[in-house]
Formats: sequence, structure tokens, C-alpha cells
Amino acid sequence: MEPEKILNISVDCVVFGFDINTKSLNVLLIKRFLATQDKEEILVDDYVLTGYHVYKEETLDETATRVLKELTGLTNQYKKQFKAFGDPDRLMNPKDIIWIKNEAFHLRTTTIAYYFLLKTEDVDVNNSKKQAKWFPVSNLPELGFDHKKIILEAYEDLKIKCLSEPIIFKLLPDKFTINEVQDVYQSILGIEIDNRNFRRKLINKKYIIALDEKQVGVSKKPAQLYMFSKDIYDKMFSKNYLISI
Amino acid sequence: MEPEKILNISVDCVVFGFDINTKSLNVLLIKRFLATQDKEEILVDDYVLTGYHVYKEETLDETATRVLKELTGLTNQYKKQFKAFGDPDRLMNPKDIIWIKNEAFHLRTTTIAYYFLLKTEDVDVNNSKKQAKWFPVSNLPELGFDHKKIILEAYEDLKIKCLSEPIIFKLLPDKFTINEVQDVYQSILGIEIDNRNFRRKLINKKYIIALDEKQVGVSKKPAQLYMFSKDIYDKMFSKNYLISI
DNA sequence: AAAAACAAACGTAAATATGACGTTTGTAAA
DNA sequence: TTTACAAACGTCATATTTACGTTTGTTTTT
Repeated sequence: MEPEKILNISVDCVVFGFDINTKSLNVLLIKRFLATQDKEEILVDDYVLTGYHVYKEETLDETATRVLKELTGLTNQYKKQFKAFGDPDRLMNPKDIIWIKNEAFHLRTTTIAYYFLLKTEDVDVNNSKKQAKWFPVSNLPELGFDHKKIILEAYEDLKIKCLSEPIIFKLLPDKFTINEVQDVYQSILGIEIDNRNFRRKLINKKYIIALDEKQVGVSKKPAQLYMFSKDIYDKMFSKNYLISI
Repeated sequence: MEPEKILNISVDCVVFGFDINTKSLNVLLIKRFLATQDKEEILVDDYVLTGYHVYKEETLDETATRVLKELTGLTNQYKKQFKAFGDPDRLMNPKDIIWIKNEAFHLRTTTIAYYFLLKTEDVDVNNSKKQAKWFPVSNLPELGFDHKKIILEAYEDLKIKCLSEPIIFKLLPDKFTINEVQDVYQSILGIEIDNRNFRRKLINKKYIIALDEKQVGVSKKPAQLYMFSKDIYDKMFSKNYLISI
């Protein structure tokens, strides 16, 4: 006889980090643990996203924020809820059978998936209790559960979204060079962009502000630093949508 | 003492229908019923989205498809899962207290929200058991629960998405005129578009095919009919994203 | 001190797209 | 026939894009 199913809601977080040195878009993953009925923890040789079930008095957003903080120590990072995954058979692992009075119940876990955008340099990977590690999106390790699917859907969403909103700057430090912005686009979209045209286009945006500062400590001509002005951007697009039908 | 909470997962559907005659983007809503503890049904004087809880062996997509079919009889319509709503206090109504052995439990319902795109003319509103009715997005009635919020978030998503993907054609018959396409954009985005420029732009798209047919039964010069070729569109954008950084 | 290396930054010309309009055309109804 | 009117076509100035070539300003090497 099939065990009864008990509902469970969790949040899973795809943490995207851009590495400005290797020019690579990465995902932060942890080693997978299996908890058996006896609460013993067994390390399995693959990686998973971090997630947790939603607490009783918590909103979904709050769960995501909490999960990120526990993993990275960071708060106030850009996050987006992009998809819920709730197939009845999306399970799972021995932990998903719970025992009530000697009767087995299957947990059916629906997960609300979020992605975060931040800089790899902001995360102290070694300080984490969780054996967290960065992997390039283009070269993911073996992944547990349906987490590969979740990462790829987050990535697709990011690709589309970064073309219609200036979220790219969440992956860069406050002060950046034109070429660094180009690096992010190239890395996310997997394309080559002509630097001269890209440069002109970006500099002409009103919301890209040239600072009175240049790079320091580089062994070539140091590049001009810029910042992104959210204020100006918001004013420009407050009412009208960019029409490019 | 606070009653314990029991989890529940539902799907709610925002059914968008374009009315080609009134040139209006509408939402299909039903009168709200309240089921009390005694299973008596009380009609409340506001409207709600249609939704239902997710069956035991159902995927979320299947639930959405089922809900749409029960409401409209239609299958194979464009649908998109756009957001999960799961605030702990997002409910509620008397139905959301359930009684187990004289003990009250609160249902905490997380809803996975979908929107559908179709033509109002495809739905026989009167045939529906549910007292379904179309309302313009710009003039919604009093809405129950957090359904106004859900509709508005669906609408925002649609506005952005229709500028980056050709989903607009899901709101139109297979054969349409240029002006009808313009009507849909104007209605969704709430803007005026210059007809001469719009026309030129649209006709130049390779995936807009002129048919050997014209409108019939109109009392003015009958317009040329066109169709959208998904094949051609997919080939054009199969690999590369439209870069407009 | 001069030269080399090299990314940063600037420049240009042709092709294409856009925005803001005016004009013609084809059909049904008067 | 004529009229009404949306459908459909046309034009021109400006802006944007594409595809390249060239110069500049540091640091490192000679």
C-alpha cells in the first residue's frame, strides 16, 4: 500500500555569483547530506542547492532571505522568486518518509525557487559550515534531486531578465569599468560583443555615471570607473514601458 | 490559543481574454462562495479567481489545466506559472478552519498562480456552472482574498513578457489584421501607437505572413489578413538572444 | 630614458531603424 | 455616382546599429 502523502513547502535558492577575476557566472552549491530515520547524517557524493522548509509564521520571501543569510551571511541581496516546482514525484530521499505512530508518510515537497544575484568576492566560502563551493553555470557538478533543472530554469530566467532590466549591476561592485559590464553580459549570454560599440552604447545611457576615479593597481592603462544610478533609471522608466514591438 | 496550521497547496488561474470587438483585455472571474462548517454555501458579493487545491498525484501544471477546463471547457491554451503566493496570513475564510476531533486547525494555503491567454469569444460564459463573467483589467470589480493583488501581478508580468515574446498572438484568432494586433498592444500596455509606423514594423517581420485572404462582412474597405508563423520565429531566435543592452 | 606592450578610449562611414507626419486606395453604404 | 472612412502606402529627418580603423595613456622591459 502506498504511504499517505503529507504536504511540505520549502524554498530553494539558486545563488548566482559573478567572479570578476575569472569573468565567470557561478552558482553556489553545497555537499548533499542524507538524514536517515535515526537522524544520522550521511554525505552523498553530489551537490545540491540550499533550501529549507518554510517556517510557520514566515513569508516565502523571508524564508529565502533566511536561507541566504545562513549560507553566506549576506542580507539585502537582489532576489527573485522565479518558479515553483511541485511534481508529485519530485522526491526524494529517505528523509522524505516520516513516521507517525509506526505509520509511514511520504512528504510531498513543493519548493518555491528563488535566485539571488551577488558577487563571489562577497562570500567567504571557507567560513561556511556547509562546505559551500562555487561552480560555473557552464560546468555544473553532479546534482541531487531535480536541482539541475531548477538551476537551468533560473539561468534561463536570468538571461531574459538581464536584457530588459539593469539587474546586471547587482553582479558587479558599485564602481565598475565598462569592460567589466561587458564581461558580465558575455558570460551570462554566452556571446561576444564588440567592445567599441558596447562602450559607446553604455556610456550614452544617462544612468551610467562616470566617476572621478580610475582603476588602481593594474599593470596596463587604468580604466575609468563608472556607477549605475538607480534613481535616474527609475525616473526614466517610471511611467512608460520601452516599446520595441 | 492559536489554532495549529495545516499546509495546503492550491493553484489559482488568472484567465486573460482579449475581446476583439470591444478591444479590451479582460479577466474571467466567478462569484465567490463561502462554505461554512456545515457545508452550506453562501454567496458573497464579490468576485474571485478560479482555483483548486492540487490533487495528490497531479503536477502543478496539470492542476492549472484542469481548473481552466472546468471553468471554460478549453484545453491547450497558453499558460504561464508566474508567481507563488504564500504569506502565512494570506487567507482567509471560514472554510480555512478545519475540524479534526473537535480541534480547530487553520489552513495555510500557498497558491501557485498561473495566467492563461485566450480569446473571450472562445468561452461560452453562460454555459458555465460557475457564474463566470468577464471584467476589463482596467475596471475590476470588488475582489475577494488577495486576488486583486494576484491579478495585478499577472498583468505586470504579461506587460513585460509581451514585449519580449510573441505571446500577443495567443490573444488573437489565427487569422488577424495588422490593426487588430495594434489593438491588443494598445489595450495591454495602455498606450497609443502610430498606426503607420506600427504597420510598417510588423509587416517587415519575417514571421508575419500575409494570407491570400481579406476580411469579410465589414462595412469598410476589408483589411488584409495575416498569420503568425511560430516556425519562422523559432528559427530566427533559436540560438541567439536579441541583444539590445 | 627610450621603447615596447597592450588594454583603454576615441573615431568614422554605411546601413538600418525610428518617429512624425502627409497621401492614396478600395470597399460598402448613401 | 458620390461619399464616408478605414486600410494601406509614402516621405523625410533623425537616431541607432554595425563593422571596422586609430589614437592614447599607463606599466613594464630594454
